Amino acid sequence: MKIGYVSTNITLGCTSARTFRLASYSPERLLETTGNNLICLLNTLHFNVAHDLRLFRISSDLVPFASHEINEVDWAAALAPRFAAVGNYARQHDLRLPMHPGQYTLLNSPDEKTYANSVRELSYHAQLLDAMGLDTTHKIQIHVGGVYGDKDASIARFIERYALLPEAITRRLAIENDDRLYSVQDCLRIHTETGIPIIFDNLHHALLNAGEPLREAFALAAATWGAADGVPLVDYSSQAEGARLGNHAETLDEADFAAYLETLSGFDFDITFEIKDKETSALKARRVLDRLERVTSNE
DNA sequence: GCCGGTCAAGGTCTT
DNA sequence: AAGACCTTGACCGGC
Repeated sequence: MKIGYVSTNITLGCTSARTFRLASYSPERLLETTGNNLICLLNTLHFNVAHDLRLFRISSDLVPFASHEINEVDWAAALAPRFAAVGNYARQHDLRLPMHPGQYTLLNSPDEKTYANSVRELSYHAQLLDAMGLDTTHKIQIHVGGVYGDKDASIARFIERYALLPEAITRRLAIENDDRLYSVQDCLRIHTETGIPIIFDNLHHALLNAGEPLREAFALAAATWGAADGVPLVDYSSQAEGARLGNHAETLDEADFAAYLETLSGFDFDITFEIKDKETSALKARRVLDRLERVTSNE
């Protein structure tokens, strides 16, 4: 079981997601910023290995404006050795590095321009992971998209468009249940037609489900992962106390997490913590896991 | 230096 | 019809 966090290590004081305004774009600026982001990314991975955090979600801003039409720089070629260095380090230390394109990536949008932009964005993510020489267990996770007034049609459109994607994308693509539109059951309908693996998000499931208990919903999602996909990925977050439903908590509640692990006992999976204090919560989770392991080994 | 407005992109829901 | 929210900082101009 690998655990990790998203995008940025707060302790280190660098970010691998540094970007700039579109108005400031120049080829040189893009390569300089990306080069610095790669240095920070490697530093972050060093920190993670030192703390036994073997999963890390790379920010989509690692290469700013990579899929924007303004960009004509072949960043993967220009910085090839530096991408390879990150990938080599990841392989040496058995790290898993998924990515998660943002809210504007909508494969099933009825708008052709939005759809085309989404494919460009996915191509960028695939190219980035390819430049690192990482295998297909390193996923690109997206949400299904919008409903556009007709969920059946929108699911059908997702499936049609998935079939048109290049293999460089499909071999890495995974979908995640969301909190308002597409439940685990909805994702399963897409999986059945496409074979795409499903990333289980516990908080989203709590907000949108078909009445299945956590363990059952997780098991359904976990069964969608094939040999080439690796161990199932899950996103873990907890509800902020008293805040609007769906708001992420500031830090990991260790008791809640321990209960979650208990509920899913017997399964193997890798966990990304989507919690505001980033590595602090991942380290707390590490301690929870280490305690449980000690208990188990003493039995 | 620090503050606050702003920044590529969409969709859904609330008021 | 307009604004909030999702998520999410980080840039950048103005002081």
